[in-house]
Amino acid sequence: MKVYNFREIEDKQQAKWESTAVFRTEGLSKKSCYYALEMFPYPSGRIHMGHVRNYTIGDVIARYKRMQGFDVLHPMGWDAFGLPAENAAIKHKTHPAKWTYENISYMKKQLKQLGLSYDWDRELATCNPSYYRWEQLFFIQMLERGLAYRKKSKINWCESCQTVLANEQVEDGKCWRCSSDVLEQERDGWFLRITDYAEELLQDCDKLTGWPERVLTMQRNWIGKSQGAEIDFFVPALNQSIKVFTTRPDTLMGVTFMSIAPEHPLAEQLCLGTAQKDAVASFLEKWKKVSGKERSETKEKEGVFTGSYARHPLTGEDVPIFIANFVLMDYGTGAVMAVPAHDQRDFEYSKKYNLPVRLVIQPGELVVERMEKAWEGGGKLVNSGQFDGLDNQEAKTVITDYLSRKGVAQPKTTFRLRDWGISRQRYWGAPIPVIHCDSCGIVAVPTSDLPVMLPLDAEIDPTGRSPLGSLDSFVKARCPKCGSEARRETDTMDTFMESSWYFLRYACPHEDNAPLDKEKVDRWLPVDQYVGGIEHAILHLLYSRFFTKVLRDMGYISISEPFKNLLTQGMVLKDGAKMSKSKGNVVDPDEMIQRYGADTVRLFILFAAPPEKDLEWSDQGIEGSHRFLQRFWRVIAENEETLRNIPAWAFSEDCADADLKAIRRKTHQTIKKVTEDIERRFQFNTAISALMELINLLGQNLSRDGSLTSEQRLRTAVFKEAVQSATLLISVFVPHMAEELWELLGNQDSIALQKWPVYDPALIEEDVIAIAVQINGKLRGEITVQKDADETTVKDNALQETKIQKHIKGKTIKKVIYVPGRLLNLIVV
RNA sequence: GCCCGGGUGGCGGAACUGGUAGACGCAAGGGACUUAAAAUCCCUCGAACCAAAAGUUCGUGUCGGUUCGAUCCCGACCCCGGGCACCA
Repeated sequence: MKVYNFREIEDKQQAKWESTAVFRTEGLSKKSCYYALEMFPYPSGRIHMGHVRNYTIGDVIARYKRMQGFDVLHPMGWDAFGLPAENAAIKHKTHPAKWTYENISYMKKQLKQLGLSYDWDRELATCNPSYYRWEQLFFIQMLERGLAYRKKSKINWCESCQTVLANEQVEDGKCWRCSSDVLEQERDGWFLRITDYAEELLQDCDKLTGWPERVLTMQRNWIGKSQGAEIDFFVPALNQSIKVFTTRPDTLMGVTFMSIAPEHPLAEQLCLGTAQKDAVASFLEKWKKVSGKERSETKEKEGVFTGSYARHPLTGEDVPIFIANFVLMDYGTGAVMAVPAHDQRDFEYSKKYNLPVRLVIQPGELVVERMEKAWEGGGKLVNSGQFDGLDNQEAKTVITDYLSRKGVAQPKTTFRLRDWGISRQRYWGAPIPVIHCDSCGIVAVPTSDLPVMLPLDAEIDPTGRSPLGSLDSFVKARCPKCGSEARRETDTMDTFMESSWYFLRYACPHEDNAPLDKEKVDRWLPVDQYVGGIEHAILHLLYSRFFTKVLRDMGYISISEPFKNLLTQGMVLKDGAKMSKSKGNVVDPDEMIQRYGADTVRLFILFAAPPEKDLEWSDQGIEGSHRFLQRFWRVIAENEETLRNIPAWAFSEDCADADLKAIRRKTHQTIKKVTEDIERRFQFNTAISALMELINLLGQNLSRDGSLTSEQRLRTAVFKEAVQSATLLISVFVPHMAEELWELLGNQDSIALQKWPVYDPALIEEDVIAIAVQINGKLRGEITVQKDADETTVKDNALQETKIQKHIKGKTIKKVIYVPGRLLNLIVV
C-alpha cells in the first residue's frame, strides 16, 4: 500500500497546480463570476496562525464555488507600505523596500505551502509605483472635487511612531499599532471629507444584509448620527448669538443656564468687564491644559460663571452662561443649553452650583422637589406656555418649526464621525502629490507627472523622523503653475488608503492606462464573500466603503458597496490568550506544516471551531485531525487497485444487502450535510464531522486488515461511490490529499475542477425510523416503525411495548401528540 | 450607563429556529495485538441512587412563566466577551 507521505504529496500537487495554472481566472460572464477575497496581509516577515485561519476559510469558499461551476476570482496581494518596515530597517540597518520585498517573497512561499487556490497572476504590492500612482491620481481628483483639503487642527500624535493618527486609529487614547499614549497637537494636515458621506454610509448599513450585525452596529455607532436643532441664544453683552446644538428642543422651556466649552471662541470675551474676569481666567488656565482625553476621564462636573447672560429665545429671560469642563468643543457647536430636569449632566451641575431645575416634561406624578436624577424619558409638556400638553416627541418639531419661523433655529443633524486625517509624517508610504509654492500656494502635481515616486535612495533616520524632508532631490521641485522654485509635500498617505481600493484593482491588476477597467470591475465586483478579522470592523471596512462611494461618484465604478457578504473570523488563541511573542504562546505554522502537513493544519483549524468564534489551539487536537486523514487515506489506498477497476458511478440498481444500502444512504446524507453546512453560515466544523462519520462507517465495513471483503461489495461499486464522493467533498478542506487520492482512483483532471457532488433525495431516507415515545412529556421508550407509518400504527406499536404499558397501566389516555417521524407523546391521567 | 454577542460534560464543540440534549473530536479509563513500545483496533465515558443490570431522579448560568413538551419563546436577574461613552 502507498503510504500517506504528506510532504511528498503536497510538494507534488503544489507543483502541478502551478504548472497547469488551474486557478487562473478570466471570468466569462457576470453571471458565472464569484469573487472570494480575504484581507490581504501586511508583509511582516512570517505568516501566523491568524493568517492561516483567514486564508484557509477563504480558500474553502473559493474551492467550493469553483466546484459549483463558478469562475472564481481568488487573488492575493500585499499591504506593503507601513511603519514596521521602517522600524525593521532601522533595527537591521537595511532599507524598508528590501525588507518588504524579502518578506513578501518568504510569505508567498509560505502561502503556497498551504495549498491556497490563488490566481497568483493578479498579485499586487501596494508599495509598487504601478499601484500607488493611481492612488495619487485619486487624491488629486478628490482635491479637485473638494473631497481632500488641508487644515490646521488638533491631531493625534504618536511620539513613538513619530506620526499623526486618524481618529479611528486611536483606541482608548492609545495608538492602535504600538499602544503608546496619543498626544494632542496642533498641526497642518490633509483630510478626506468622509463626513460628506456620513449619511450614505449610515443608510447603506441597512443594505448590508450579508454582514454580521455587530459589525454594522459598530459602524453605526462610529458614524453616530443625532438629529435635533441648532438654536440661537442672543447675548446682549456681545451683541451676537451663541449657537447651541440640542437633540431635545422639546425641553427648551426647561433651560435654566447655558454651558460652553473652555475652548469656545467667546469664552474669554464673555467675562470682560464683569466681576468674573479673574475666576474665568484661572478656570481656563486650568482646563485648557488638560487634554481632551484626560478631561473625559474627569467625571466631576466643574465650571465657572462667565458673568454674562444669554436671552432665552422663547421667554426672553436671562440665562446665565457658564464655562464647563464637560462641554466638548469638537462636537455640535461647543455650546449647550442646559436643562437640568431632563439631562443628567446638567442635573448634576445644577446641584453643585445651586441652579434652578425646571420640570417641563411630565412623566406622571414626578415633582421637582423629589427628583434624584434627571428625567430623560418622554411625557407631556408642562410649564411650557403655548406648548403645554404636547407629547414631547411631537414638541420637538413643533418648537423647532416655531423658532425657525422666527429665524433663530434650524433643524440640524450632527455626526460623531470626523473627517479622515490621512497625512503621515513617515517615509514608507505613498507621497501626497502636491507642491507648495510661495506664490501659488498649494498646487496639485499634474496628473501627467504621476507617479510622484517615493525615492529609494533616502537614508533612514534612526530617530524615526521621515528622511524625505531633508532629501533635496525629492523636496526641490518646480511649481507646476508658475515654474518658480517650490517644495514638494513630504508627508505620505495613511496606509489605509491603499487597502481602501485594492479589491477593485484585483479585477484588472495589469491595467497600465487607467486605475481601473470599468468593464472588468463591474463584472467581478462587489466582492461576493470577504473574510477577515473583526479588528477591522471600523477602520478598513469603513474607509473601503467610503472609497467605493467616492470612486463611484467619480465614474470609475458602478457599485456603491464593496463587500456583499462579510465573514469575520475569530482569533486563534493558545492557553486562552491571543498568541504573542511576549506571552511565549506562539504556535508557528511552518513548524506544524513540517510535522503534520498543510492539510492537517487546515483541517484542524476548520474543525476546532466555527469560523466566527475564537479558536483554542490544541496540540492534541491537531494530532486527532492528522489521525483522521491517515484513516481516510488508508480506506482508499489499501483498496486502491480494486477501487480503480470498478467503473465509476456504475451501480446495480437494487442492492439488497442492508450494509451496502446503509453505506449508500450515508454517502448521500453526507453529501447533503456537507453541502448544507458550507452553504449555511460556513459551518465547516460540522461538515468535517459528517465526513468523519462516513469514513468511520466505511472503516467498520472493511476487514480486519483494512481491505474490502465480500465479492458483492466489489461488484456493487457502492464503496467506490462512497470514497469518490468523500474525496470530492473533502477536497475543499484538504486539497493535496484529495488530489492525490483522486489520481489514485484513476482520475486524470484536477479534483479542483470537478463538479461538486449532488445527493439523491430518494437515497437518503431511512426505511425504518426510530420514534421517541413520551408519557406526559417524559421519554419512556423508543419504537422503530416503517418510514411511512401513520399515527395509528405508531400509537398501536407504542402501546404494545411493555415499558410503555407499565407507565400507562390503570390510567386513561387523554391526549395523543404525534410529530411525524420523530415522537409520540401520550398524555395520561 | 447605553448597544451588540455569548453562558451546554473534564475540554473544543453538536442539536432541523419548540420535539429522544451532548453528534464529531480531544482527554481519561479498560481491553486486544506485540518480547516490549509506537501505531492500529474494540469497549466505557454528564451527575446521583443501586453490588450490578433493569430502572428512577436530576441536568443546557439563576429564578419564574407559556406549552403535552423549552438549550430554543416570554419576564426578571447573575456572569463573561466586544463596541460606544460627559456626543448635548
